[in-house]
Amino acid sequence: MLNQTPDLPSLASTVVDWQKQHGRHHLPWQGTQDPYRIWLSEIMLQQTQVATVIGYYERFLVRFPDIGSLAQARQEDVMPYWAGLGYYARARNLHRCAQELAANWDCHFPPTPEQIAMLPGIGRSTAAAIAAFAYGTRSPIMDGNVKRVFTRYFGIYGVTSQRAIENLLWATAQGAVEAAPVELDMAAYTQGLMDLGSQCCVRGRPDCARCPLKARCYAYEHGVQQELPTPKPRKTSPERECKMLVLRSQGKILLEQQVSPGIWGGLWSLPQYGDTSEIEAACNHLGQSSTAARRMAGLLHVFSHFKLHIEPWYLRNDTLQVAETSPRQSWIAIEDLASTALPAPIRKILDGLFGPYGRELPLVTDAPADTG
DNA sequence: TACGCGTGGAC
DNA sequence: TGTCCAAGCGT
Repeated sequence: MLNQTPDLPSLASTVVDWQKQHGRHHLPWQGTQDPYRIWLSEIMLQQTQVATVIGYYERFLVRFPDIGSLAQARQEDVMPYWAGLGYYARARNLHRCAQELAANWDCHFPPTPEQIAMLPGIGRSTAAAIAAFAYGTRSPIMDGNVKRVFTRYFGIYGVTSQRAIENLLWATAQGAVEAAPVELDMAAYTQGLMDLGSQCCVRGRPDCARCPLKARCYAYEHGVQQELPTPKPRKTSPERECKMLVLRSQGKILLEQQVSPGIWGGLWSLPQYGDTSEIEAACNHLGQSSTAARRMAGLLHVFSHFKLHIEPWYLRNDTLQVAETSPRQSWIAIEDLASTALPAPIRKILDGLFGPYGRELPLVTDAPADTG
């Protein structure tokens, strides 16, 4: 917890005030305290976006208007109303849960979040949401929205799916509720956190200007919104591939200065293309048939966060006019390559062609495999 | 504890 | 066009 100045007592009230003014109020499952409708919406909304859920929610309610009607149905009558929504264990658990409620609770929900969380398909967060919306219970939720808001506001680093971070987030959420005034509108607070997370404190480009918490938000103060929540480490780094063209004319090579920020920013690299047709287009632009270009041995370059498969092509034509074809391009004499700022794999390609002393060496052709 | 579960949206 | 991920839970 890095935030030195979180205003815990006013946090919840700030969220409630914002929710009442700027939050969502017209979603189909709002404006009711019916635990059945709240429950159904919470289950459908697990890992599923609001826009997707709305239609399913309304069709489901027409067919199964209450716990009793759902409990009496056969599972094969329920599943068609879930088809296309995904995560079908949710529907099976929903049906089982309705039958448990009918059998043990007279078609009502238990009174406490702890008891609600014992029902099939309902975990700690969903139970807290049902209790907050239906009963006003002061029990915090912890979904993707709240994780985003809290990791940023409090400056909580670490992968949120890990136990220690998860525990810290729950404790923080509990602390925020306990510090709130007794008259706190718990339904508005719970909804407000989710509205903040989905409308304002979004992952890609958070709209901090509109955020009621920015005055004491750690991520806003330190400009680290993009670093929080801490992203899960990739198992396998992504792989990309590209073609590069070694264009030689009159003892010079066409190089391209890379932009900063960016990969190899400020260094000189070879003109780069997504696929062979782009190389052909570039050759044609120079009035040169691409059939004269020869493919060289490919190589693999490993960055910290991805792997790049490079397929170099070599084209020599000493009749080409020695004029740059775009502002960032420049013809560099082969004997000057040694003193040019080249990324490692580019130097390897050029050294393979011309040697470290600028001598042209035999080409390796038709060798598509990576040579490292 | 980490992973599987489904589909569609965003970039 | 691919990759990530969204109102999580169960195992």
